[in-house]
Amino acid sequence: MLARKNGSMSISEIAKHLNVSKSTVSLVINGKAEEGRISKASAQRIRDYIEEIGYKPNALAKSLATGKSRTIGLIVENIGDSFFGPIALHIEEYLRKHEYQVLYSSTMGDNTLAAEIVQTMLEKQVEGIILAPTDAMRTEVEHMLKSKVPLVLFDRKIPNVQTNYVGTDNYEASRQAVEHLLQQGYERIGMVTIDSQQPQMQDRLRAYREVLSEDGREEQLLYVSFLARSGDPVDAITKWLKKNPQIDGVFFSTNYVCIAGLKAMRKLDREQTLGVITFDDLEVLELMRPQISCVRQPLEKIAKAVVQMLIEQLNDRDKPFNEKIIKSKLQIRESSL
Amino acid sequence: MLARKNGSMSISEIAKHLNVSKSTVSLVINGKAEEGRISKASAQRIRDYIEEIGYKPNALAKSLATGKSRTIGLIVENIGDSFFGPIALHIEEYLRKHEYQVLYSSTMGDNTLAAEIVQTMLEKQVEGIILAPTDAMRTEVEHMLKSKVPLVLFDRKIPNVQTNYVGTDNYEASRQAVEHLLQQGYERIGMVTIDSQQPQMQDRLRAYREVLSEDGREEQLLYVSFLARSGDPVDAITKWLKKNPQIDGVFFSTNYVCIAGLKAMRKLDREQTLGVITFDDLEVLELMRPQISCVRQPLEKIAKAVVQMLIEQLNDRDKPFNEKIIKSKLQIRESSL
DNA sequence: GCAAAAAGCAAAACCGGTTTTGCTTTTTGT
DNA sequence: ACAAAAAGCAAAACCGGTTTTGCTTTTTGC
Repeated sequence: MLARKNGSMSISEIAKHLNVSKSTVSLVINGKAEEGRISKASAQRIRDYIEEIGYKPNALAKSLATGKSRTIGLIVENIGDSFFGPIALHIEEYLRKHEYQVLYSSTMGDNTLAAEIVQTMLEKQVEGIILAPTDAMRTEVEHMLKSKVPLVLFDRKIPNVQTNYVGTDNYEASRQAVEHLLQQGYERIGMVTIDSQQPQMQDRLRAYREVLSEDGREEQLLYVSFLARSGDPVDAITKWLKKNPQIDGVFFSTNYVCIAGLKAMRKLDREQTLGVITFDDLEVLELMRPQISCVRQPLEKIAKAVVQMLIEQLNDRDKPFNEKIIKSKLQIRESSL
Repeated sequence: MLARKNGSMSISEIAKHLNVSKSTVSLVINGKAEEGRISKASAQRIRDYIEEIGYKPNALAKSLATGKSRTIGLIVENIGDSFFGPIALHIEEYLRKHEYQVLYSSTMGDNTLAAEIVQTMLEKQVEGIILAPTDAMRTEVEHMLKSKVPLVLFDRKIPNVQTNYVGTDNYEASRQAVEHLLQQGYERIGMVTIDSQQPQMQDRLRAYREVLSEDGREEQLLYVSFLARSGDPVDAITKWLKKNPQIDGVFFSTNYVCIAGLKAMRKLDREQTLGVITFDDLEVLELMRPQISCVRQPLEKIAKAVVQMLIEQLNDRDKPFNEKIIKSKLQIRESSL
């Protein structure tokens, strides 16, 4: 009775030890003793022995046989991020209720890497993929759609590709954000965003532009490097604020841009004089003086919707694609003097 | 030539199509055509066909056959946390260099859940586990040690159990932190920590106590609920600060306690009058006025050490256990007036 | 009391790979 | 020209499970 590397025995070894066949053991283990017409006595004997040796099934073998890996792939931009981290936590928690585990990866915005990750996950037979795509993943996504891999995109989608998708009302929420700044009396509002084609960023940008143009105001835009390789965004924003002293309010397009912006403002000692609003909530916003308002995405709701949509697709591969927009809330904090 | 669910073909199907045997195809795929003595011609024909149909191996079958899953389990307290999130990111990046993917889970401090997670990961045949244990995982850890699963603990260890471990110099760094507050002229320093037996927290606490006692000072301690279920830590800290108005400086034991503390201070309008230092760095610390100093753990170095230790163990199962302490740095920021 | 039905299980086929073995055929050496 | 060696590959065994099939033996019905 040789033990395997992991210390446990295989079903065949158990069978041999008890002088029964593999199938009998397997049926008992899976609670199919009844329908397999295994006698109470044999079943109990097998159960006892399994208990005694602490048998642990090899999930790889099981998955290979059943075609179910009980694993979902989660691909985000950066698991260490204050948006994706909590989302990942909640996705994991909801998936656990359905007895799935999560194989995760961060793309850091790298398209080549993202494609590789998808590839490896599919080879590992994940049953579905949850993906915040980088901006050039059309091919991979289309490929997955064609092979009917259950897939849910979130946060951003692929333009002109029909998929399951969960996101927020980027355009509307951003409009409200910019309008709020205007209502607060700020006159010359700038926006800092990233130099990426991600559609959700484009929507936020468009909202800013349209609000300003409808009000007959001039826009003042700064793009900072998304991949954070070329140059320091704090520097870039600092220079921009210096060069445009007329700006009295700023709309940041996302969490890490906002952090960079706040650092720049601190360097220039302008925390009190600039009106700020940002997409995505951050702990720091509540702690600043003055506090900073934001567009707050309901992370848990998003995670819940993502998982629900994936589970539905898993239950019915031919279910038509679904899009769910979870509204963000304008979190208004103490107005800056 | 029936396609499988995932759209790809199996090796047997390829073999059948080309009138060769499975083994031949397998050898060619794995670049073992030479040593398998497959003729150039056959090899090329197989390669061409594989290319043509875009063959994708089933990693489950491969892992079952080879005993290598190329997957590592990562178990942390909370992937959405500002400590564990970035650590997870870096761990993932380093593991990728060794062609491993990560199966992750957050325990949220729940021992039962943590044990289940370990169990499932082992069944899925992860090749190793990286674990920030909850405070009652002795059994699971000992079990893994006995069955020689490559294992690295980090952030906290299990008292009196010899394992691989990567952590920081909690005691020394905390001493420096408290001493720094004293040097800054704060007289009555309190500490807020969590009601958990985690050894790293105990070390931080002990450091605080010893520094104060050596200086003949009285300690002022507040334990907030770790599981964040019973009551709001912000309230608890607020009350504590009110009840102990003599406190002029506070040492927070970890990131989320600090956030709660800062919120309490803000409520009481005491950001200017309390000296604060905390374990773990946070974006917000740099942005506050006054800025807040902290003990900064080198997250990337920790991640690197963790992965390196795991890889070493994977390469030699009988390697003696190793402990690596990565020193934290006291990040001193602009002193509060 | 005897055929048909049900019980109880062993055996085999399968999932999709890897690796070892061993059978032809061709090449080499003398 | 003939044996030994090498080339080229098919076949089989294996990894650890699940599930279907089918062979005994016992039970039931009449």
